[in-house]
Amino acid sequence: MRTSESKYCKCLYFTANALARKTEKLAQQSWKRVGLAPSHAYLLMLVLERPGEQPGVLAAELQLSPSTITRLIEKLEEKKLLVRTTDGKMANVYPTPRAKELLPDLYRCRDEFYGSYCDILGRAESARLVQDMGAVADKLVV
Amino acid sequence: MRTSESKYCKCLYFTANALARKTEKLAQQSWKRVGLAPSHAYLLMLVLERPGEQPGVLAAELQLSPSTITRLIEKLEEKKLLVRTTDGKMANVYPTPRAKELLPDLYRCRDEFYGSYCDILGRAESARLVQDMGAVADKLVV
DNA sequence: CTTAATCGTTTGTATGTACAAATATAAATA
DNA sequence: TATTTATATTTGTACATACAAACGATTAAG
Repeated sequence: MRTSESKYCKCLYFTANALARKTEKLAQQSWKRVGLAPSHAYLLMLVLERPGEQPGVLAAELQLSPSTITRLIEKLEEKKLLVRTTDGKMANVYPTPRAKELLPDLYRCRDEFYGSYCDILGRAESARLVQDMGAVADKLVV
Repeated sequence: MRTSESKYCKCLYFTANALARKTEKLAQQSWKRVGLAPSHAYLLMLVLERPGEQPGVLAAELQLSPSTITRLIEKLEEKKLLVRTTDGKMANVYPTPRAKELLPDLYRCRDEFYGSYCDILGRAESARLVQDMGAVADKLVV
């Protein structure tokens, strides 16, 4: 169903959520090839780029809550892609060799995802929208 | 944390999700007063406006999957705000008297929510963004 | 008619996410 | 140094949502 068919398309609540769900689905398709959900893949790429970072820092970077990061790390540990070391109250997260091997594939998926929405929306158009949404999200701090 | 502090703010996946989460939170605050989650409240208002509608129709209108609508209805039945009648393979959803009494409060919450984001973003600005996002969501059908 | 395809709904299970409370540790203060 | 306070992380629980399969009833085909 097209968004515009609904009376509720005028409401930020509906529109923001609907767009997020569709984006999520598009991203899931791009990352299906490496068997990872988008959020897992982005966390993994971040850890590969900055090995040893703390969960709290990862949470801030990905704009997710610390508890969500804990949950994502758990899953990636199960898949032998990440390990955690604990030192005092701090934890550090490192990629495994298996994760390092996966990195080129991860980048390919990311490029494919960027490409897929740029193909649909146009490169400039999507950059503009992303910027607008980001600005609004900043203002909307609750 | 501001969205723009993150490297990932350039990605549609992150931005769309972050905006949706912040919008969700803002909406939750507005509807806290009636003790309903935003999605429950919107479904309830829809059923109050169109009593007897079928779950599938409600799903299409709210851009949610039929199974999600089933789950929302269950919760609202627990709260004695909705009832379902089954006729063959079809079901019909009706508001209870209790729900009808709640309607003015629901509208107040909705107005408060609209007001809260219009205050932050400006009325014209938010209308424009909502329209842009809706258009993109339409194009992004997966 | 009787069997097969179809349609609307619900159920089982899973993903993504967060809040509040619990833990554990480190820092600050008395 | 002992005690309070603050900080980082994890755990329990819950919300929001969807997919795939099951179910039940209708419609279509043979």
